[in-house]
Amino acid sequence: MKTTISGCPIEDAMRLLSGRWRTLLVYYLIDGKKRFAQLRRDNPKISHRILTHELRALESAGVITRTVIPGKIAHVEYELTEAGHKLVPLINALGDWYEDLQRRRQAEAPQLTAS
Amino acid sequence: MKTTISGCPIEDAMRLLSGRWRTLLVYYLIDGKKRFAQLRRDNPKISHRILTHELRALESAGVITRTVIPGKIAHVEYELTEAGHKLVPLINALGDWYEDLQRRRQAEAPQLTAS
DNA sequence: TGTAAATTACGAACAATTATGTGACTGCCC
DNA sequence: GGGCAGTCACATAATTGTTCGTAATTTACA
Repeated sequence: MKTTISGCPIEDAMRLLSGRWRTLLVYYLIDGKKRFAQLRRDNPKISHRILTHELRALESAGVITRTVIPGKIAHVEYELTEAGHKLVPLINALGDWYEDLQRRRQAEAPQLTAS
Repeated sequence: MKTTISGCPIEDAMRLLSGRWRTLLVYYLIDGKKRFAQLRRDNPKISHRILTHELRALESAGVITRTVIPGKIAHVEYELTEAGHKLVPLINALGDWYEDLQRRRQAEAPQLTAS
């Protein structure tokens, strides 16, 4: 999903947030600054290449900031911007919505197993 | 994004809604039932195959219903479920958030063009 | 004290997996 | 002959992952 088709901001928002990792990364940054390696530990399944790529995408969109801490070894800190923090309740709401959806599905189809 | 990794409902919600079309289709169903061909007219860039596929995915997730209208020619109506309607304000909020993000970006970087 | 190994944050080349699209075709009706 | 709602086989585009290498510094251990 590289290109925009509808010009609708909803499509743009989804273009930014689609994919497996971006919302999860935002989620893991809720409690404050984290370093690259810490984010890898948070979700061990992500490859470093993808992590780099996804973080850069979020950075260039203005959702997070990337700060290189000068000194001894290279240290990089990632942190939500104000806009990033505003996103948090929205993705939480999506998670809640999904859980509610699942509950409905289970309640609506009891005849599948019961007689 | 076929598989789940984190088990987090946020990831599940994104797995359901990721991609170019799904949120747009929900959006176009806000004002009520629509038929297949009507949805194609709403967004002419979607291919019929993908439209079918995306609608089926939303249906099997419980976001929309698919109703075949019996009679003469094949007629199919798609409509948001109650859960689908609950999703609407969330994706609208995402659109608003994105617009706000864009405004910030423009306000934050005036030095790029000004002296 | 010296050397090997690990950590940190990547970049480049390549490979696999998913998503999306095209064109041809169907059966039905007016 | 054209609209409706698809299906099927195929093709391309986009996303996501794997492997290898880098440069610096810190720790492990003999």
